[in-house]
Parts: sequence; C-alpha cells; structure tokens
Amino acid sequence: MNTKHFQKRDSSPQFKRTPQRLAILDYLKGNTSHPSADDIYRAVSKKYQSMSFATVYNTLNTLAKSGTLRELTIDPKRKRYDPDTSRHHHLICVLCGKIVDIPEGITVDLPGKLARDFTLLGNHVEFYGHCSLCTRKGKTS
Amino acid sequence: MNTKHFQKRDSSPQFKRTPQRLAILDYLKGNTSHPSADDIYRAVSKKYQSMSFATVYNTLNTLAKSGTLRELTIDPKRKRYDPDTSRHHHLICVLCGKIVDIPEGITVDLPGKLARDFTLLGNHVEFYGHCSLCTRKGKTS
DNA sequence: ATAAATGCAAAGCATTTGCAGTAAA
DNA sequence: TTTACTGCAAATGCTTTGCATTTAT
Repeated sequence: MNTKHFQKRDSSPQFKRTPQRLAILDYLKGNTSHPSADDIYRAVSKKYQSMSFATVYNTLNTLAKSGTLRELTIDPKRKRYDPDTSRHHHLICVLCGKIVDIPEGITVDLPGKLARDFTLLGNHVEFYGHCSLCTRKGKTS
Repeated sequence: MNTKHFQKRDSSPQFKRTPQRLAILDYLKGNTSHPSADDIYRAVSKKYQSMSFATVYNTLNTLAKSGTLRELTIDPKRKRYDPDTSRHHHLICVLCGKIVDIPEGITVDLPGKLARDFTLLGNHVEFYGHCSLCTRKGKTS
C-alpha cells in the first residue's frame, strides 16, 4: 500500500500519521483476507488497546475516499475492505463468507448503446460458490 | 415471474397466497428498477395500507430463498431486489444509485486452479460509473 | 497555534425476531 | 383444524455522528 495520501498538498486536507492510522495500515498491508471493520477493529485493538470503532470507520472511509483502499460490497452482511487497489475480481463462498482474489484480468465490455450513455469508471466480477473446505465439511447453508 | 413457489409439495413448507404477497409479487412483476425493501414497502403500502415492514422482509426473504427473486449486493447502503432471475449483469451510477440491467450474456471463467477448488454457482458483473443524467447535472458526489 | 484525529456514547438506518392474533389451506 | 402469515414493537447489527479532548503538524 502506498502512502501518497499522507503527503501534504496545497488546498487539500492533510492526513495525519497518527499511530492508530499507522496500525490500521500496517494490519492491512498485504492482507488478502478482505476483513470487515469489525475484523480490523479486533485485530488492531490487540496491539493498540485504546482503539475505538469510530476511529476504525473514520480511517477506513478516509482511505477509501483517497483511493488507498477498496470497499467491497460482495458480502451482503457488511462491508469488506481490500488494500489491493489493482484491477482484480473476487470469489465468495456463500457458505462461510470467505473471499478470495481472482488475480487475472478479465476483460468485460459494455454493450455499445449503454457505453455511450454512461461514463464507465470500472467493473468488478463476483463469483459465487462453495469453497472446498465447506464442501468437505458437508455444509449446506 | 413464475409461481412455482406456491405449489404444494410434500415435505416442504407450503407458501400461502396471501393478498400481501400477491401485492408484492404484482409490484415486482416486470419491474426493472431494482427496488430496495423500503421502495417496495412504500409502493405496496399505497394499495395495501396495512402492509408492514416485517411482511415485506419476510416475503422478500422467502422469495429469494425459493429462487423467485435475486438479491443484489451492488448498492453498499441496502439490498436491492430483482425479479429477473435470468443471467444478467448490472451497472450502477455511483452518483444517484440508479441500477440498470445489462442484458447481454458475458462469459467469464475462473482460472483453472481455483475452478478445481471451488464449486461455482454463478457470477455477476458490476459496472460502476456516472449515468448521463448525473453527468448533465454536473454532479460530482 | 492550528487544524485535524481520537474516543466515547448516542443516534441512525437497514434488517430481523418474538409473539399474539388472524387467515389460508 | 392445522399450519403458516401478518403486524406490531422490540431487538439487533452495522455504520455514522456530535462533541469535548488530545495530538500531529
């Protein structure tokens, strides 16, 4: 994860390198588990006991707005966060909720008419299914 | 929308054709607006004033489980419901939240290794961007 | 010194649930 | 008559917000 968002720029708010933010960034760095805010709160609280939920959410929202972090909507129960902002897709096990990265570039295009009416910013492919662990365990819901 | 879920079958719960459910199904039939539970509640309440939120949610969950309805997670703020259960994708305007169907079949495959470890049930492509109306209005957030 | 972040608790929404009464089968 | 649904209100869970205090710059 880069740290561009901490650099001072004229006429834009300055992002302060607080220990809480650094702890969150550190936890997220290279993390491919697509944690929820609660996961992040629990993990970071261990090392930083005064951490509050408000700070976790404030930080995540700030990072998401600055493009340092991707908010995933693939889990219907809660937002998940992905420090990998490169183009990639996801696969979710509908039994256990585990999310896995699909690193390959999949080229998808909009049909012509829509493409003309719409300024396309990006796309995301969601794959749904059962992971091998859940299948082995015989889970059905 | 079909009505298979109302047919009586041994050893499976029977779905009763209550006026509330029929009103919801009627509202949803052919509806391409991808309404939220609240949208549905407000629309159906007009014609059926005693409708409650609990009934809307119970019905939507029942229909989703029976496969009569698709729950969309594309909107981070709330679930959206789609009576069109055929394979198709969606495009969301990140400014106004409008969701549009992408009727074309887009073929997307999982890389081999993952495909072996995962029982694939389906996939869904989300397109993000700005719709022409928002662009014309000069919206930026 | 100043602007911004923290942490707490309260508030805000979306969604679910328990339960007594009601209606479909 | 039996089983399931409705509607209410309360509860739950995730996320946001107001505000006084603290901290990075």
